[in-house]
Amino acid sequence: MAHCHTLIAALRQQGCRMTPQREMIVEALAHSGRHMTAEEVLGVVRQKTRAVNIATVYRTLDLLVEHGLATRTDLGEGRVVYATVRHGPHIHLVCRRCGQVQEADAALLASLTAALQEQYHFWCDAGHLALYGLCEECEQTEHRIRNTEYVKREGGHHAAE
Amino acid sequence: MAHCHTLIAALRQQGCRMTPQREMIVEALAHSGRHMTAEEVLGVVRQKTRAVNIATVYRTLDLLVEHGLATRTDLGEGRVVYATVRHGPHIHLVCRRCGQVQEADAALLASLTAALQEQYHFWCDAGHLALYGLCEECEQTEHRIRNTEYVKREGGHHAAE
DNA sequence: TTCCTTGCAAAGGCTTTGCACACCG
DNA sequence: CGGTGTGCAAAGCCTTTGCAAGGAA
Repeated sequence: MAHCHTLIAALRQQGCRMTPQREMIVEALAHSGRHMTAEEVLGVVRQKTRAVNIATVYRTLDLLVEHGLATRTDLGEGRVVYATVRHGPHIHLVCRRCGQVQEADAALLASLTAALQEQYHFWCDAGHLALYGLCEECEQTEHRIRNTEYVKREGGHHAAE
Repeated sequence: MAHCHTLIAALRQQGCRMTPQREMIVEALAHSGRHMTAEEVLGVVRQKTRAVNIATVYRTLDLLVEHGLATRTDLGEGRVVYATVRHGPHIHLVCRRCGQVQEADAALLASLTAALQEQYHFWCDAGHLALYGLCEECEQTEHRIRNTEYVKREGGHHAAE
């Protein structure tokens, strides 16, 4: 995956100085091919060297975003993830139970964004979209839990938390 | 708007003790008819009395959510808003420029959620959905800004931030 | 009376910032 | 060499929590 070289070159061209730290951070994110939190990026980089600080990770990730080379997605609940821009815009499907993030084709949003624009004059930013819900596995688990709790409530008079 | 009395009664029925603080907090949120942050709720309540603490606001709002009487929506960027449940589920259209929150009919999501379920086995939670983008006014403003910056770039050699 | 609620203050988690030193170009 | 980038530590912001005192039922 030579993708990181492209990003590094792009940063250089835009007048940014390249340092070992920046290279490692960019490489970690680009190489992973997924969405990562700042802490996760730090974790990967730390496997190589200790010479990187969390503040630098934040600064570098923000740098990438400012230069249009990465996206920053706020998944809510204080979770913020970064990803390099490779493929086109996509939807983030965030499981609110296990936290797993799946990606879906942004084309699914076409009719929705059109409708929002027409009916509400709202320009929806499909590229940064995070949808909450349950992944298949967790949906089944929650379903099971709901049934169990229902039985408990019917059994006792009032189940505590 | 007697809506708050309904909520207060519902809390009581579910075994919660009613205190002046809780009443004021519920009233502030129900009366506003919109989405509010905890700080905003505190601000409204403080117009009546000083005898309410932010911790109590958080606890009461969470109480409402736990009892299904209010929703908690994470708009990202650390913004969390609460609203009482009156009408059915709706989409939050959050303007990423001015922060304004508009509500849209959740029915618009029907085909999207169906597609996600079929193609990705993902159960999208439409009730808690926040969509980012630009409201009409800000869209026009941004458009104007983009044009201006384009001219600047063409004029000078490289516009700074 | 019982024990749920409150206020206060402190702790927590994540992110940003100020500063002096390091180092890229 | 000049100016940017870094590490460190401290500050910030929003939210939660522990605890003793207050008050609903």
